[in-house]
Amino acid sequence: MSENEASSSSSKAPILPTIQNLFMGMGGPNRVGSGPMNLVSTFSSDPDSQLLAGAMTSPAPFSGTPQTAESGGSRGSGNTQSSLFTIPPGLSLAGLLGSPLLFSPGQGHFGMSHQQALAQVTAQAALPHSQWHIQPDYPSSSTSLAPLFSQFQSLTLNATANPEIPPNVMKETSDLAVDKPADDGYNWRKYGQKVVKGSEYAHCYYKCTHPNCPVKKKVERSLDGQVTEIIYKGQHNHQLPQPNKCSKESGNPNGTYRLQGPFELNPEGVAGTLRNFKDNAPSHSLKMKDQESESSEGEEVGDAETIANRNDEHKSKRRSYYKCTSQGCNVRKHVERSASDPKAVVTTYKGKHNHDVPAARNSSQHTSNNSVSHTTP
DNA sequence: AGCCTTTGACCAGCG
DNA sequence: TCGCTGGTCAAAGGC
Ligand SMILES: [Zn+2]
Repeated sequence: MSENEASSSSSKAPILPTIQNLFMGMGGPNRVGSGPMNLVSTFSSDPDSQLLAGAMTSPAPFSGTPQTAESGGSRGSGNTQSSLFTIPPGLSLAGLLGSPLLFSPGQGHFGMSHQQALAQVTAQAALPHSQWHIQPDYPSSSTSLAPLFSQFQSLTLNATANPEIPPNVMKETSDLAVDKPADDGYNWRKYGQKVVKGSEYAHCYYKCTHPNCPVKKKVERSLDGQVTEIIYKGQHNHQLPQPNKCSKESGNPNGTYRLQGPFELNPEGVAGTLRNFKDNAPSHSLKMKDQESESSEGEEVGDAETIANRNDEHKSKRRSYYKCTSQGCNVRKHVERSASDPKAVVTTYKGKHNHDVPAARNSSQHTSNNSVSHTTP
């Protein structure tokens, strides 16, 4: 009696932009480009969902010009899009962390940090096929950002480019706790583990604990327990678990995401993600209200590029500037809609953070190494 | 008490 | 049909 909820929903799907499952196949946020590396983020998106595209094009650190490729490598689905980015040599993906980008999931609007975006980034090599990499269309009431978060959380921080591994085959690695692969804001219950042939380490299977939520994820690890790949299946049919009310351990009671365990998350990454995460949460402290988030590391300087933008806002042209609020740091970020592709949002960073992520913002932080990116026009 | 993980068994797809 | 493999179930035990 296997549930094939995933494929089941191929009914008439609502026209909501939905992130499709994805998996990350890169080295993690700290993966430093050892040369051009194509990263592909896949989304299932409705033709009209320009927002998704925006999310895809956010990684400013990617040396400027992310290319947007229509229905990229991922198979099936005409509504899957991919964006290709190139990580220049020496540039750490960590630079992506913390920058929010726009993302609109069906109903609400979520802010999406670079980590999240990053999470969507998938090495092309990973795109192939997998029954886990299924079509989207679920009657999604909300976009599933979980994958992103999970992904992110499973990122390792000490990952550095491994020259021996071709960028494209590089897989995500992680230092996460062995049993709790990624805390993505959703609650997961492990329902199985299996040693798969060809894999040194068992694959772990998790289900979202939310009632009636069909989402599952498969976590693959290497021998040393590092996560090598996480594959999501399905989409959450609910919002992120309410962080308030001391949700289960994986929730974030006070807005702080659980980062226990041997996580070694990059301060910037973590902070950014967590914060944005929080902002994403439908309700709760911080500024859930309208999610006028200051981004993970900066706050708006220009007009209101609130993460909770309205759709129509997205459609319109906007220029928005952000400035890092950290004293002495004058990193600025400019977010604008791509002229060439109205569905894209181009984020440009100027300057380099001279500090770690504010302690208050990440529960547990470590030292930052790969700091922010800098892509100056 | 409730939820979670563990783990062996079971099931389905495939060659 | 059989065996292999990957995915899931569900009882048992832990926290
Ligand atoms: Zn769910």
